[in-house]
Amino acid sequence: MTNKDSNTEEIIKDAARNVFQREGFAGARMQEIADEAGINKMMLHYYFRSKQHLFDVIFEEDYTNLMSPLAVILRNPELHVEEQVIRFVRGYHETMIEHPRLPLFLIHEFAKNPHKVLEMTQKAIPVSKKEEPAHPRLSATTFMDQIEEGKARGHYNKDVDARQLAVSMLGMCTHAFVSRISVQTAYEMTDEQYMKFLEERKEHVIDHTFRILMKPAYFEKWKKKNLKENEKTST
Amino acid sequence: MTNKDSNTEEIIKDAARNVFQREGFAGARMQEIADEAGINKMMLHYYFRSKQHLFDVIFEEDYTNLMSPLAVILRNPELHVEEQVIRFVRGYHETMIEHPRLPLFLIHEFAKNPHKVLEMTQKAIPVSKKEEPAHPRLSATTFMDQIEEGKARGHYNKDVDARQLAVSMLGMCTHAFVSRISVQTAYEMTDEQYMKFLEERKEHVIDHTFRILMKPAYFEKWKKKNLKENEKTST
DNA sequence: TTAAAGTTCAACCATATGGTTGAACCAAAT
DNA sequence: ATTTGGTTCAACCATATGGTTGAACTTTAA
Repeated sequence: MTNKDSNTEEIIKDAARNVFQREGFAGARMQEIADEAGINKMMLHYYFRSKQHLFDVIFEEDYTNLMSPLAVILRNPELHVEEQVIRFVRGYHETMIEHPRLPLFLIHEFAKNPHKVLEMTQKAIPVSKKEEPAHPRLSATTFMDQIEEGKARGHYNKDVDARQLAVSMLGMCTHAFVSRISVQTAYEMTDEQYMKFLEERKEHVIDHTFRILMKPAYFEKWKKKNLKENEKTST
Repeated sequence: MTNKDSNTEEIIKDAARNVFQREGFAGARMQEIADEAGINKMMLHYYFRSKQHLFDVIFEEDYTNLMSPLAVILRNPELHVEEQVIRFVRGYHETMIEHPRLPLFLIHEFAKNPHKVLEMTQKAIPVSKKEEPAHPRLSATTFMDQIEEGKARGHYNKDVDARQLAVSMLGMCTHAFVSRISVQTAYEMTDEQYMKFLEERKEHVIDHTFRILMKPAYFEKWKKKNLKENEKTST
């Protein structure tokens, strides 16, 4: 066991992650991964049988470690929608600032191989024992339900559609990462400026989501009440 | 000129468009395109020299015909922001409902090859003679400027950031297409239901954008004033 | 009618690429 | 010191893939 301690396996995974995220599965070359890892190509097969298997391991790992915790937030019945939104959006941005290529990578591979990925993501999402979903689910019935409740209470806009709102929120989160180059180019930003933009964006997206969701009066009231607490909660 | 009339060239482009949009450049196979076009692989090279060239032709064509007109809306100084938003969002949805894979395709290839694509898109965007941009631009200085003006007039939310808003609007538009499978699966929708969802989404995104942008009072006033007209303008 | 030009194809080529082989290397156990 | 078993590599293999050849076919024009 020469190198179990100085883990080649992890070195390979890191290199593969980079290459796959940059090039996509089809565009990635085993040789490129080996080069990036600074090892012989054969090692890739020694540790991970095939390109497909290596990809699967990484995809599942990324999904499980990074996306699935975010999905869980939106299914947590302990949390109020408002808290769900705050945690999700902040969590999303914090995670993706660390892994900026992940959103496009996941979306692209998902689109190319829905069946396989769906299957994989089922394993990743912990399902609380009580709820036994008849069909595979990616997100958020709780989220939906609570919004209806808030509408009934008169806090939220009556004409807001929970599903449309959820897609809007997701879209606001993903776009700044997925279309980074277009945006950064259009605004003529440096990398540092773009990082700052993303950092700030977190709170903007929360604000945007709430403006869509809440009645103006309730939003103002909510802001006053939560301003200090949220300062603490953040960072 | 056997077939200049029964245009092989167009048949190839259609097939190539499908395959490229489905598989991406790296994942696309020339043989697959030939099969989908029902012709010999050699024809692809006869009409379009190489894979790369065929790809470029299609990418540029799609960008020029479909995306660029939308970008132009946001740079049109004749139009008020509100009108820009309405036309852009409606236009975007109408175009992408016809070409649902286009957003992800463009974004993905853009991300993989920024330099080349940027260069290409420069040609596609007609620049009015007056403005001579020192740097390449994808979008919308007019849009930005007008929002500042609306804030000054007290119609728009003072704390709205024009760039953040623009990214949010774009994100709300793209996400329903880019992440179609996730969304459709999560909501357990049939294809028909999803089409209906997209059709409805158009107006929701406009509504969401305006809720972010406008002060509530102005939004209400605006809605009353524009309700009938917009009914006409739409469809 | 015939020659020139444009179009189509089956077969072929060179290279790139995922994957394998067999030997060398190294660390620990005997 | 020697064996054992995991680890690493250079060279190799089979196939897939982008691209080409040369001949056949079809249309146009003289």
